Amino acid sequence: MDHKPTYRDLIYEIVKCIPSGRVASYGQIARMVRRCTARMVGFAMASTPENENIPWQRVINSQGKISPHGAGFGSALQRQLLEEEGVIFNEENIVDFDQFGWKPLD
DNA sequence: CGGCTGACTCTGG
DNA sequence: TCCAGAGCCAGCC
Repeated sequence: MDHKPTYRDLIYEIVKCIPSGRVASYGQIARMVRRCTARMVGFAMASTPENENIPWQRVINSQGKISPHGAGFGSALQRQLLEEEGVIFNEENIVDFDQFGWKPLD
């Protein structure tokens, strides 16, 4: 916490604001933080400390799908966690943003 | 101090 | 409609 908060920390704060059962896209987060791009959001998610309670699972790509981050099973876990929260995936493994898309006003 | 990398997004063909 | 390439910026080596 600290004296030198990086953009990653700002992204974490926003991600932690996402309520359960809701999802947001990388671009959505990136646009909330100035000077931040979608890639940085993904990189920040990759560095999410397990100590913190960051719902990184609620962050997906603009297509409403989960991106394969390395091994692959990680995305499977992410999808399971979202389903536990009530998020529904269709046959294409896509989440309907119109239903589960998070909005700052929500 | 310089260069490479990354869980993305957008536009063109 | 699907595939491919370029852009973006902070963090790390």
